[in-house]
Amino acid sequence: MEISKTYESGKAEEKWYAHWMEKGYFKSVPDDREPYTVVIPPPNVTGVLHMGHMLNNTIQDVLVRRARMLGKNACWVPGTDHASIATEAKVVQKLRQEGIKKSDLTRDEFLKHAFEWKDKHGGIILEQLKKLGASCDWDRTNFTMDPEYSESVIDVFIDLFKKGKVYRGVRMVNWDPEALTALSDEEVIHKEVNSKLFYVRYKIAGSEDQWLTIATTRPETILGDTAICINPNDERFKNLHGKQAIVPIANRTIPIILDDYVDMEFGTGCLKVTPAHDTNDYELGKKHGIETIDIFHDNGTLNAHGMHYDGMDRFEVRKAIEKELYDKGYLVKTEDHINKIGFSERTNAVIEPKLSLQWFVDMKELSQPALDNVMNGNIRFHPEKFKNTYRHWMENIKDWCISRQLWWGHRIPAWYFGSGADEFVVSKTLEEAVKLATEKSGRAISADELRQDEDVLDTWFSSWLWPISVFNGLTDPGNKEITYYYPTNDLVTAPEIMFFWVARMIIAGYEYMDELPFKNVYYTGIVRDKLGRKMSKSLGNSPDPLDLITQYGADGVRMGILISSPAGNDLPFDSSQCEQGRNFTNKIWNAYRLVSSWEAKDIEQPKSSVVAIDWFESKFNKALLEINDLFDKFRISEALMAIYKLVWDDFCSWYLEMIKPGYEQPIDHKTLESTKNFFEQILKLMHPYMPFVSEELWHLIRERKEGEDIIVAAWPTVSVINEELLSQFEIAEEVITNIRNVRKQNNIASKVKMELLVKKNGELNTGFDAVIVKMGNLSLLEYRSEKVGNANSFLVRSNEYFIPFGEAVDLEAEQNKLQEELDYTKGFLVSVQKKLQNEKFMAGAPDQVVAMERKKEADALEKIAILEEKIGALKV
RNA sequence: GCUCGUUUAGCUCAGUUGGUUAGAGCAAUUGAUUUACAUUCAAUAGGCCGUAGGUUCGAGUCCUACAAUGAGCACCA
Repeated sequence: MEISKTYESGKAEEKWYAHWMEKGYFKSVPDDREPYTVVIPPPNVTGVLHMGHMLNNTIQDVLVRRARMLGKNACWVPGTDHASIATEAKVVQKLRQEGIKKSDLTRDEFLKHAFEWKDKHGGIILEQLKKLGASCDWDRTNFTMDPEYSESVIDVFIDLFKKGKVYRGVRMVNWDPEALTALSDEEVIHKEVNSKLFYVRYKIAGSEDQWLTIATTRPETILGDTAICINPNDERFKNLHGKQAIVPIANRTIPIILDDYVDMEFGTGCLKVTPAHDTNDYELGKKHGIETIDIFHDNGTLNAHGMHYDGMDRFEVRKAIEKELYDKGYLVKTEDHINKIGFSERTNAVIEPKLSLQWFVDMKELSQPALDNVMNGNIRFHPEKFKNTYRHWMENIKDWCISRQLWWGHRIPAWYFGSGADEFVVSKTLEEAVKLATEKSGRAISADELRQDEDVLDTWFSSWLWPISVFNGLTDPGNKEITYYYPTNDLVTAPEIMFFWVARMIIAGYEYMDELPFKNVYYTGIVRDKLGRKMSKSLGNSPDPLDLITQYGADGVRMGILISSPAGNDLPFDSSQCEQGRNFTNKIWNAYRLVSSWEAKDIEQPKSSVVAIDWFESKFNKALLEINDLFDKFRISEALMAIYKLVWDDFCSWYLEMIKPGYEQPIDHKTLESTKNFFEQILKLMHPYMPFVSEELWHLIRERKEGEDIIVAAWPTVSVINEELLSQFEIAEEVITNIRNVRKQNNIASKVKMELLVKKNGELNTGFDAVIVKMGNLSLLEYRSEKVGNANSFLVRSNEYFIPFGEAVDLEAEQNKLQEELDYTKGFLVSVQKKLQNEKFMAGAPDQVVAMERKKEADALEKIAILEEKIGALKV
């Protein structure tokens, strides 16, 4: 059968993914094996696959596939989260295009549209993961708004309410005027922007022409001013103590208050106080009992307090009021100013601090075990440096605003029976609410009188239960699955969501399972383009992952992503890395073509093959030991590099060349059999990274019975490592490299056979001679007791090698080469001798180190003697 | 502003408790090729280990300061 010259990824990928699915290899059910559990960081239902997902999920798949081969019961749970704000925005936008306004729909009608949208688009990303080869147990696919999952979210809300950890209160929240909802602090991104500082003068009440000047970045909030604040120690303004000022335009008289919060250095030293629209002003207002005037509608336009600006957008008003202030002589000057402004993570709208009644989680006590167990190493972070960031956040944790003024999500199970702040109950069902409300109010309350809270919960308030609720650990506590799979093993995620998600999962884990949710957290970096910019849809600098897969094959892309992706560091991505990956799949494919072309006959096994097999066995085992260790340390990309070198350099470039029979010559049975065994072993090591090509070749290299697939083959175990043999090979390798150099320097074609004569000065094992003859294409390898004249020569570990000159030879070049080596060795000797002559070194260094230096000295001296002799000989 | 990282070859990174004159992959350069693979092979070159001090017999590694850079947190209108 003619085998294609290159590996054809597309066909193999389709075939083997279907095969794995059909055989149910991704499926996991509890049994008596050790479980290995990973829960996917659930992507948004609105999302499409991007490079960040590719990186993240490739790593998870590598871990899961290796665990499966290690004989563990591997379970990778996939799923999506409902992404309240993003999804609701998408659905609203889609409806708008169809001419439907959200405000014209009832809640139920809207949710019907939203679920339709979710069913149609919500699974796209999971389908795309299949193309990558992700070995998730798809039967376990979860969604944060699945009925049972939702139940657990509501239960947790009620439970925390009962424990007094969830409360309702008026607070200054981050208001997103576009999404019309409150946000948690974590959802606000502060960015530096160029703005203006407006200097505005306020008349002192009761004076004819006395003024004070404030500086503000937000002149539109002047209409909401209810005080002016100055520092009591500010000598400049002693005359203002006890006075009042008149707000421009509004003509309202407001008090001048004293507080050392005011920085005398900044601006003018006079601060206007707008308690409704600034967090610090709010605190000041509370402290001094100042009136609060809210001048904004929820959508960021001004309300009736905005007077003639009623209905106009806040940024329009800023421009208009600047003009009005100027025209009326209030505006003293404006200055350019850089400050930081909060933006909504989801809608990018400028956040408006706003007073409102919201639900909060009291985090202080809840978070304590989550902090302790990361710091003491019960939960391990990779890389460890993220522990610092984590600790910093956890030690300064604030209460979590969990209500969102949206419809898409888990509706808050609070029921109101009056307008008083305390006239509500929290319960799972309406019936229960009726009962509780009746008890609480002391009067009979009917179902009709109860209004359920309109708001839904923050999406993270559901995803923090992910490792528990995907196994129904809360709705069906102690069930077989949660007992078996929880705690999960490894979580792979981005550092960006350490607080949003990781910290909160740990909190929920300890609160509800009394145990950690996962043992290891592996933080991936950000995927960046060549210019170092984060890859993003808005920049358009991200390649389409599916195009990459078509172009380079899933295996090639997987390798391209992982080859330069150390944990926690950013991944500077370039598609040339995928090219390297594709080349690697092709390399192993062609190695197979070579092996498959050999015909085995009953012939004697060459000596070179015997030694090659012994050597590779040790080499393989040594590499395996290292690779296992790298995996244990989560050094995923270094493990890949070690596998890459083992396969390409050691197996293909050295081993196969050593045992390769002559052109169209047969091979002996023993060598072929060993080679096929080695081939199987390296395919196994490759499998977690390159599942498709390894499965394809696994089936080509030998006939397989039903169920003998590499995906479930046993990961190799470490056996013999003959260090002595490995170091002998290193000598042989050096000899062969030297022979190649002689050829190159003298322009001797590699097919021309040469002679090699050796003068043995020290210990030399001849075990690899047959290999040297073969790899060096020698006609002769002989030992001599005397130097050989008229020859190219080189030195390996104090033994001298001679290749007799065939014809013309560059004597000068030969001499230069020797001189260079001599200079280096002399320099080396000096540095060693310096140490040995240093009394302090001799006194301070351990014996072992001194002995090593002595040996170095002796070796260098011997080498120098030989080199000098050789140079002398050449000159004659 | 505070906290924590990072800084080693053109690029991306290793470099263990301080102990050979610092390594890898990619890129570069030179050469090879009717024999598994030009998606190949062989070889070569490339480093004041961010800067300045200090500790030590000995520092890429430990300490101090500074610089550059990144992340997190907090923000002054």
